[in-house]
Amino acid sequence: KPEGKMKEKGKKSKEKSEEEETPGKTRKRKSKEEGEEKNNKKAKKEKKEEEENKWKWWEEEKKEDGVKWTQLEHRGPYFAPLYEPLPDDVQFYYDGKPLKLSLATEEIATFYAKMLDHEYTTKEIFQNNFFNDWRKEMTSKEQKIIKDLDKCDFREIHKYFVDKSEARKALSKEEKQKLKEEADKIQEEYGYCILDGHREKIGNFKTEPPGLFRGRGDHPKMGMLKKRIMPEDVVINCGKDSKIPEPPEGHKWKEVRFDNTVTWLASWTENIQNTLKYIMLNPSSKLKGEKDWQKYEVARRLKDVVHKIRAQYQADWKSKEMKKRQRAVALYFIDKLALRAGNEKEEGETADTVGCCSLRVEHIKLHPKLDGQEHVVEFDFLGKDSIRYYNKVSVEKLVFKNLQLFMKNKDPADDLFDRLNTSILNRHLQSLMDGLSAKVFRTYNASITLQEQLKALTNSEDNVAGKLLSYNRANRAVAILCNHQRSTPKTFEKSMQNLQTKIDAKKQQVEEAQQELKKAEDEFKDTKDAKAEANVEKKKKLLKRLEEQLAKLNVQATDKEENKQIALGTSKLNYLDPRISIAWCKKFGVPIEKIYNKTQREKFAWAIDMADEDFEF
DNA sequence: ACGCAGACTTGGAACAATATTA
DNA sequence: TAATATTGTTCCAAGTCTGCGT
Repeated sequence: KPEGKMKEKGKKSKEKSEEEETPGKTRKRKSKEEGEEKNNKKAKKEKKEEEENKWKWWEEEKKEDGVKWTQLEHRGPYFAPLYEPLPDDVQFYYDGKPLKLSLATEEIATFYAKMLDHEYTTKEIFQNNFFNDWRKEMTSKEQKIIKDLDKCDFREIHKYFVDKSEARKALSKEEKQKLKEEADKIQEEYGYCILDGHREKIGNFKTEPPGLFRGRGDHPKMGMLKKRIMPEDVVINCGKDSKIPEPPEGHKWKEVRFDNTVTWLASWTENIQNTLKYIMLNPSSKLKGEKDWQKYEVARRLKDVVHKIRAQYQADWKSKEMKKRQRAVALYFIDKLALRAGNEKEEGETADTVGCCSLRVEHIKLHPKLDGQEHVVEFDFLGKDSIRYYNKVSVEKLVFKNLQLFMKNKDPADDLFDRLNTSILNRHLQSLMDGLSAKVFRTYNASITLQEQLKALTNSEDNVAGKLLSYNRANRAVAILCNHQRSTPKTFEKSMQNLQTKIDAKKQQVEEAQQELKKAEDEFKDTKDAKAEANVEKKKKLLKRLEEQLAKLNVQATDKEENKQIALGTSKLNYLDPRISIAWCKKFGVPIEKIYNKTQREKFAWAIDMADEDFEF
């Protein structure tokens, strides 16, 4: 059944993409209105067609447990382009003298050269790791010469790449267009697969190019050489009766398997941490969407039992068993502060970061009294991606007493919860509710916070801009809860200033308009003639418009300032049940495009289709 | 219970495309 | 129209969590 259906659809979508090219080009040549009208009609038609084309997997029945697909066909990964040697006039210098490097050595040199003005290259660990790995790939002759990184001069190579990227930016429109077409062709060929009769977009269809590993935070492996992925490293996963992808000319796959209990299309082992990397589908795909939906359904089930769970962990604060007490306090942190679970990590292999269960004594300070509050716990640790978590929280007396107990006779570097780890915690959670694990609390608390904040902040009298500010504020509350931070944008100060200038100018305009209105009113009082009356109306309208514009600018400024160091994206994409947002949009007449861009709408297509304005998380 | 591999989600930064401003 | 700011996309690292073997 899927076969025939699929073919038809494939054809349709191809037609569509060809059509898309033309209207844009022809528009300029035609008279504006005529062209646009035609364009509009066509766009509408296309939209409708696309609608029909979309796979509404959420209306279908679910597969049996564990089986993820019955048909899977794809082209395999698209491999990173091979190394292109430097032109002869671009040289590497050792100890002030030019030195021609072997191809492999040169390639690795370019990795370092490209990063020259990055802070990474100033770090000793980075330099050492790089130099060690580089030397390993050198010929024995090179090894004898190149013994000191400080004597290596990559500046000419660096300049070559800077110039190259400048040149690429300066390319003419036509050349850029050509480049884009080539990229699109690759995307068309390798960027999609057929899954159960439907053409689905792949998330990452390219293998990662070789380069220098950039860990985050204080990573012991930063600067190490990330090797080129070859077909011989790659395991292909596809359907038994589908066409097996061809390896590149002269190469073989490491393995081809037909495992329909997993969702990946290809995998390889990465040489830095010796872990697997996968090629998987785009978030808009059924496989990802269904899982996402399910995630929110689990979180909604938690809503029904969370009161019971809270009551229980509070009771457990008094348990005779130390293990239970630790579990109860940790769970309290996870619930109240939205901390991550905190798996153990292998020491020396990664940056030293922690989550709840892996907190150490040195990460918290206890203050019996602080700033007028009692029982304050001061958290200060590096979490995922070495993002700092800093928070002062007033906690229940029992929690405070327990923490004192857990810390007694311990060194700063000792585990706070020495009788607990994530698997103990998760096993317990699983026993409380099917499918419950630590991360569900983050999802649940994020989503419920959004719903509550939207309820509290939205004013139906507001215009769309005002409502959007409320939305952003609700979103922000969640991002703060989850500690989603970003570095202040480089242009922040400047763009804030620009905005202020605009606001001042607008204020001026408003004042002027007020005066003019006054004048017009006075004139009308004197003359009482119709023309003057009309003029009053006109001035009133102008004033109103200007005031609205001013209000909008002020809203923008507030939003910007409040958002300075907060990253909203992650919560929006991963923690907030999209149905909450969609229901809100429908309820308050805010177009969905205002809160979700195209990619986001594709990811949340299931939610957009199924949520109505009364959806309750 | 424990360690480990595997599979999958979550995360900020870098880069590219687009919109806005000068 | 070029320069700049903003928004969207890609990249790939870094988490979580389950299941399996011992």
